[in-house]
Amino acid sequence: MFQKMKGTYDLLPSETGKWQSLERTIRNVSKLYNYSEIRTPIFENTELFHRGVGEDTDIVSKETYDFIDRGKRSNTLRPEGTAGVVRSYIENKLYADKVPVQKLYYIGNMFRYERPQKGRYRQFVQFGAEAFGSNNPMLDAEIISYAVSILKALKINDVEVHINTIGDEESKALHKEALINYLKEDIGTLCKDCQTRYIKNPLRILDCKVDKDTELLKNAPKPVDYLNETSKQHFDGVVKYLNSMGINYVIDKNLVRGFDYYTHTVFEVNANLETLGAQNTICGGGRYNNLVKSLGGPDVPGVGFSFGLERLMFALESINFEGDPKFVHLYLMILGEEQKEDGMAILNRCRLGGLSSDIDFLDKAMKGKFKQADFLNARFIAIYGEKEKEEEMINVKDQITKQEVRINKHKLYNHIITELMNPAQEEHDCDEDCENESGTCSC
RNA sequence: GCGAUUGUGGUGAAGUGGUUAACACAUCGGCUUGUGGCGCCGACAUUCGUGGGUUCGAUUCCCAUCAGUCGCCCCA
Repeated sequence: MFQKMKGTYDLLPSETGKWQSLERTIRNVSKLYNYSEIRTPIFENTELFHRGVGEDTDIVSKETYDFIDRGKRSNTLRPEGTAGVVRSYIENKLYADKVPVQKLYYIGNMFRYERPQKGRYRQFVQFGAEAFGSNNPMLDAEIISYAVSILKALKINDVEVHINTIGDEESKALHKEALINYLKEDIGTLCKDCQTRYIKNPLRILDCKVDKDTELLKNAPKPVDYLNETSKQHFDGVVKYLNSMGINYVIDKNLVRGFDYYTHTVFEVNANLETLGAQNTICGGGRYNNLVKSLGGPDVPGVGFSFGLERLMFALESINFEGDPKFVHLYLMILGEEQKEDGMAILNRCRLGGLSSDIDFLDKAMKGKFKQADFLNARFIAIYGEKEKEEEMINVKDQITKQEVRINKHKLYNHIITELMNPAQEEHDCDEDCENESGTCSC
């Protein structure tokens, strides 16, 4: 028997409703911020990610899915969304569009060859947004606000927004040099990973979880101390606009991000939910002013974020988020072979009229049919047998009121539509304290 | 890449070096061949992730492997 590949998962019908609901919320909020969807290929030229994300990042150096195609081209399954969107932005010359600030979002599968864990899969779904064409800190603030609004719309309230700035290229270089000098003597006292980072990506030492409490790191040079005037003003602007929008955040001077392309603002959103385990960062993003240029485009700034949707789903689970309820409007029960043709006609009529309808295909007995109707959460059950056929009638049972009526079979569709538009009072067990004051209750 | 832990029916799970692998829920059938959800009766794992080894004999012990889970790393 085959089984799914490690780190992948099947999204079964019982779960897809939740995902559809999640995606709909994302699209709705995106509309509010006026971001438009972009869909780019799931695989790109390998080189794009090496140049875009960074040669030395773990994601590119040891986590990509690479393959050579029959034309000897080197392809890579995208490990993140930004590089592909930037490539498309450049290739399609969106920078020359009538709308100078392009605001885009995507929802799609990403692939990373990692050790799977809860909220971490090899094929996973990211929702991300990118805004190109403005270096205005208003746009950084908008992006953060956008991310926060997504969570708000999903009613995930227990979140923390961490922000920081690492400055522009000049500031980044200054800080990096200072950091290297500062650590030169004592690098041996830090953890093994930090010693590797010292060579490959010194910045990351700042958010080391092992050594974070040591005096050495507490006093280490922070990016914020090496900002030039431009960088400082930019960050002040971001903070100012976040404040004006009433967005809560914490400035975390040690926050840095994994990808090389970030400049200025970086941020993360963490959710404090047990269901997430160690994977509690549900959103990460920041500004990347040099990425478009370094990938061969014009000198256009950008800023963006991305969410891990599996992690969002876990977060939603802990707040008992229910997706779209599953139901059918009508379950049709046909009794007797002779009635099936009429039955199929009735069924189709209802479907074409917009009623979600189903029927028994296994010739089950009444008991079985009722069970199926329950499983499918049918709102109405219609019964059509020999007697009904003779009289051109059909029985309709309202599954909420349990009332059954016998009507002309051609009126079934209209009957159900009418009933749906005038919902019957739901039956309930009443006692003396019944709060139903409308008098429609028969208790 | 590293460490820990788990793997028995559709589901949740007992269990033992030896042939009836508990129990519960679900499902199916019957009582009830046109009105169900209750009740009673009955059915439902030639098999214990996979492969190999030890053994007269392994689901049970050992090794390997695959997969899940948790942590580290990294990240969303």
